[in-house]
Amino acid sequence: MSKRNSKEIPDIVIGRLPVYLRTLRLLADDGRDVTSSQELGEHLGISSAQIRKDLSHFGEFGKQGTGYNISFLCNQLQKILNVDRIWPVVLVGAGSLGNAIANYAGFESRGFRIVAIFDEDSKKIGQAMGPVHVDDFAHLSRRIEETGAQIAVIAVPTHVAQRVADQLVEAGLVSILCYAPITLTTPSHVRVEYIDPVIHFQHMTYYLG
Amino acid sequence: MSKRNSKEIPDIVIGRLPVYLRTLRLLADDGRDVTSSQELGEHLGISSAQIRKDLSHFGEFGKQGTGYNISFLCNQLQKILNVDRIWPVVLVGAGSLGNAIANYAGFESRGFRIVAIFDEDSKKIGQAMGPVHVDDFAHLSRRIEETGAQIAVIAVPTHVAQRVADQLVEAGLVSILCYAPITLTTPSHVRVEYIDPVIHFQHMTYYLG
DNA sequence: CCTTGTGAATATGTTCACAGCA
DNA sequence: TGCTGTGAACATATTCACAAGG
Repeated sequence: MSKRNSKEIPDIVIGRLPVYLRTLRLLADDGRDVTSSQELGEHLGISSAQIRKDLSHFGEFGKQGTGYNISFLCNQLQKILNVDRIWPVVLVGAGSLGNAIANYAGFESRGFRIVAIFDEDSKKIGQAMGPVHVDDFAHLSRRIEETGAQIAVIAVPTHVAQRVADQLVEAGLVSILCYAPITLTTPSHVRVEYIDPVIHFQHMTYYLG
Repeated sequence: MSKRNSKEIPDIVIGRLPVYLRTLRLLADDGRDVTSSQELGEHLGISSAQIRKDLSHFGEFGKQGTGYNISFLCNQLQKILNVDRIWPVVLVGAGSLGNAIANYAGFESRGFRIVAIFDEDSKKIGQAMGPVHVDDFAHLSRRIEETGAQIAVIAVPTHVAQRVADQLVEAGLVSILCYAPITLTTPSHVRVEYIDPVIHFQHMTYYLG
C-alpha cells in the first residue's frame, strides 16, 4: 500500500531515486525488460532491501517472483521526481565551465533544458553558446519571467557567486546548483546544492594516507 | 583527548571536513583570525554540536570561551585530509568538460594538480589544454608511472566511461572521480565518486512538485 | 560571561527475516 | 520456486545538555 500520503519521505531517499532512474534507463537502453532489487543493488553497491524500502515509500511497483518492469518503473520514478516534463534552467557564467554545461547534450532526455546563459562580460554577451546566445546578466529578471525558470546554475568565480545568488533569489528562483566552491547564504525557501570536485578529491585523499 | 587511533571514523564525518576547510579558508581570506562552532554552523546550515563532535574525532583544536584559531584549524584539517601536499591527478577526456576542468585555476591551492590529459581523438592529441598537452590515451600506463598519480577524473561520454575506468584500474589508479552519468563497476579497493548535475536537478524537482 | 568537548538521549537510517503472492 | 513489501531489530548519526576551562 502506498505511503505517498503519510508523514514525510526522508530526503536521503529522494536523493537515491535519480540514481535508480539513471541506472534503470541504462538497463532499458541495453534492451532489458525486467530487473530485480537484487540485480539493481549489486550494480549500485547497495542492499536490495534498501532499494525495496525506498520504493515502498511511493507505492508497489514490483511483482513477487518476477521483479520490476523496467520501463514501468522508469515512468513511475519520472513522475515521482517530476521529470515527466522539461524544466527550463538558466545558467550564470559563460566561462569554460559554463560553456561545457551549455554544450552538454544529456540534459534534455532527463528533464532539463538550458534556456538562457548570462554573463557580465560584454565580450561574451551575444556570443552563441550551446543552444542559446549569452545574454547580459542585467536582463536576468526579464528573461526569468519570460522563460518561467525556477532552477539556476551558478558557474561563476567564487568571489561573485554570493552576489549572483542574491540576484537569482531576488528574481524569484528557488533552486540553485552552485559550482563555485563556497557555501551560499540564501533564504530558507531556496534549495541550494553544490558541485565541487575538490571536495571529492579531499575526501579521497583522506584514505590515501 | 584525540580519538585518531580509536575505532574508525565515520565516512560521513570525513565528507564534511573538506567543507569545513573550504569555509575556514574563505574566512581566513576575509582576514578573520578566530571563529566558533556556532558561527561556522550558522554559515553552513548545520548545528554547532555537529561541528564540535566531528572535530573531536581528531583532537582538541579549540579553546573554551574563545573558539578556534582559523589558520591553526586549517592546518590541522589539511594534515588530516592529507592535502598538506600536492596530489597529481590525471584527466581522461579532452572535450569541453575536460577543457573546463583543465583550465580551472582553483585546484593547486587546495592540494591538486592536473598532470596529464588523455583522449583517443587524434585531432585533440598534442593540443595544449590548461597546464599540459593532450596525450594519447594509449600512453596512459606509462604516464601514470612517470607522474605517480593515484587519482583520475573521467570526463568522457557515458558509453566509453566503463571501458576507461577498467583501464584506469588496470594502470593502478585507486581513486576515480566520474563525471559520466553511470555507476561504474570497479574492484573494491578502488574508490569512485560521482558528479552528475542531473542527479541534483532531479532531487530539486521532487520538491518543486 | 563565553565556548569547547563529550557522555547520554534521541532521532534517523539500514538490514533482517519472513509472510504472502505470482 | 523467486521475489516483493514490510514490521521489527539493529546500527548509525545527530542533538542535548552540562562540566570544565579561559
